[in-house]
Amino acid sequence: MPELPDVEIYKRYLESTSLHQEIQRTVVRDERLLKGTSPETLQKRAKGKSLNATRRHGKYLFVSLDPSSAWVVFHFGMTGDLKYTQGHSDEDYARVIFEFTNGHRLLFRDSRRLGAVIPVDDPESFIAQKKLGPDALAIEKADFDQMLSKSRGALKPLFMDQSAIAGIGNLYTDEILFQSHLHPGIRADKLEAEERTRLYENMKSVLRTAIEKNADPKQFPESYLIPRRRTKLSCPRCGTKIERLPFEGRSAYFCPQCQKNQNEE
DNA sequence: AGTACCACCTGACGGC
DNA sequence: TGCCGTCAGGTGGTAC
Repeated sequence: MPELPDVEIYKRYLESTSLHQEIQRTVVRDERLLKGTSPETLQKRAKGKSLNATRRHGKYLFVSLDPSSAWVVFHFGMTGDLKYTQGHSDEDYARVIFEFTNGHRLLFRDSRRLGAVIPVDDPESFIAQKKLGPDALAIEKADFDQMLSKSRGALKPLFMDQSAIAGIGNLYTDEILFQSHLHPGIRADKLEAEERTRLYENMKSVLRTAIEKNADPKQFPESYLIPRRRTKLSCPRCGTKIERLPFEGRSAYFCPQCQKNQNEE
């Protein structure tokens, strides 16, 4: 769910359902998701306003509250999503709710409660405060090259570092490296120009393709790793068994045949 | 700077 | 059936 493509899908969902409707009130069922801000602050900023402009940076979704200069930012953690409903259906795990005067409601649902809904002054200062890097779909080639050449670490943790590049997580890092035929443990600053170009282009095309396919792995191309991203399953390209390699408490899944580690030997 | 681990949370799954 | 460990797409903090 909540890496860049998923968040982009949520953004479009919110745009197609929840804009330009007067907010009657907000309901906070779990204050922990407000990250230190108060339910009263959210209520005060949202009541009588409507959701208007949206903006995504990496895995964060910003929505403006008009008429005012305030925004609210959504982060989806591991299990967050949005649901626009009428009545009281689909309420499981609804943690923060925007109720509109037309009787509809926008639910922020999150079973694991690792997400966040935070009133903020503006996206720019939030992005700066979180030290987020450039958005993965917006970053230009020269900045991408510089990011790689500055890093003495492995590709896998670098792509997951939101201060280096924002929006890519565990799942899509693996897909991008697989499509690029690059091992997750290769040192970023050791890539050749041709490999950097391949990586950049695959990053963009994987993210765009995922968005086009509604971030739904069942609709991904046959050549994609994500639908078979488990040990005991095999590489869609060569049939070799997929392997798992731990990085800082997370798992990289990759094909040992298609993604050789050039650092070694 | 890079890496390793824990914490925050809940749910699904496999083995016994 | 229950219990237990492990794993899961997130970030943040600490320690080396």
